[in-house]
Amino acid sequence: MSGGRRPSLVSQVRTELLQEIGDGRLLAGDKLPNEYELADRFAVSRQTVREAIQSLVVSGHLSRQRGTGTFVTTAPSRHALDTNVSYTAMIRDAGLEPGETVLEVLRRPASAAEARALRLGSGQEVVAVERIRRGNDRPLIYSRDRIPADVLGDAGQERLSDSLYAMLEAAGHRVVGATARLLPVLADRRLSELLQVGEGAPLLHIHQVDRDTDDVPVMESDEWHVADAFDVIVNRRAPL
Amino acid sequence: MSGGRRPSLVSQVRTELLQEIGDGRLLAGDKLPNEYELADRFAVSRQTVREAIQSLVVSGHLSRQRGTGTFVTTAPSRHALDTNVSYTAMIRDAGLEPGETVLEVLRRPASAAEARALRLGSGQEVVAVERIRRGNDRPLIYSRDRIPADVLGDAGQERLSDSLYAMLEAAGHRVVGATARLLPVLADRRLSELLQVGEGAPLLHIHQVDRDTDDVPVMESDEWHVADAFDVIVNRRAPL
DNA sequence: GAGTGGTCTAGACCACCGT
DNA sequence: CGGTGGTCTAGACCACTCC
Repeated sequence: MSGGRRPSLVSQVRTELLQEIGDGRLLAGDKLPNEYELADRFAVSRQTVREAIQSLVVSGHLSRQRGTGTFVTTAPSRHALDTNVSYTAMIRDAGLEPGETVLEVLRRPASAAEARALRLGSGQEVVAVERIRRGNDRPLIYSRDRIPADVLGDAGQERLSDSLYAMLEAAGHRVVGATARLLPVLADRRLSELLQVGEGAPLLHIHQVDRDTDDVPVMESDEWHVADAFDVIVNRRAPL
Repeated sequence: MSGGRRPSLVSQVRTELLQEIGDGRLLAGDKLPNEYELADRFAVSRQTVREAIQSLVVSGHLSRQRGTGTFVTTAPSRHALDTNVSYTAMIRDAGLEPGETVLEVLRRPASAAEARALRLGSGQEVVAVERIRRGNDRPLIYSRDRIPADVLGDAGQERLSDSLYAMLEAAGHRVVGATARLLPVLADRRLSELLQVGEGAPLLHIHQVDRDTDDVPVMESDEWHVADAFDVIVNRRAPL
């Protein structure tokens, strides 16, 4: 009756190891017990331990060396661009107090470019949101987001106090991935006023399309970041 | 006697599925046979099929929906910043002919900042390389790379005709990951001359540290990219 | 309820690293 | 050589989606 599903064993082992890394029981460079011992300790199969470790390797917390052991890596960037789709979270992780000013919320027919990016038929509508995101009250990002009206459903014209990602998730479209194109640009008059920087100041323009669990595009965004607002970090890896 | 190790079954299944996606036997949106059928077809266990599929989900080629099936996604960006550590490859993938001009190769003691980033002791030396990377003969990137002399070993003062990544791999330090910090900047006089753009033109500055399989930092780089040189794409994903 | 992917096990053998 | 991670299997049961 009471909801609450049991987390998987893999996830339990992962969480426990993550805690040991987080609270200093395991330090960077430390060697983990071997997989058989860990399986014993957690009373699970070796396969289960391996999956937990694998997920921590992917997220950059551990590295494995065949024939040698598993080791704790130097902590990866938690607020990296590649592993986080929410700027609110990134601003907070950077140690700043996130805030925002909504400039405009508008429901209108999609442009040709939007229809292409969001795979919409002609005449379909989008909800367009224009915002200034702030960190410690300083303007950091000017953003224009467009979400198909169909995707939001009933939640269409509600308040935007929560993040757009929360709204999308509530509408049954959890965002799990996005493709971003990054481009350095100069602030024109309008951007310089919105972001309170000089005209010609360097900005980072990011054009992004977010996708949900079904790989359906659910939001298109254009953002302009103030240069030194917060570090934009990308974790890179060699192709498989 | 003849070397050639057999690729793992997982990798064989992965490769076969990738080919079917690549040559159009499987198109975006298509549903794959279920895991039991695939296991049958490839004469492997379901677990093996699952691992192959999992790796294609991570690389963005497939998406799984519990209770429904596994589907081919729209092709992910193959020359994305997050899944490729070589710019030569990225320039080539962007459809341009890569070229380079080496401005300087120098062996010198590491600076304090370099020693910190590369975890070097005092007095240790680095090999510093300054280059202009080109696409179709047009300057795209000005880069300064520093590699600890110890890491290169004998290959230290060889020619640089191959990529630095190839040199590192030959020296037993295959680069498998990197952390990059991106920052929009304006071209100063020197950069404008090197990259043949106007002074004050927007550039993307990337500071990067590459790591090998043992999570050891093996190269520190600073790069300045011409704004519209080629698209800088980042695939983003929600945290685990 | 039928079909699908998600989790988990116990056991086996292989490949690589260091001594 | 012993210890480690890497691969693979056969089978079981669970949870979700859709009809």
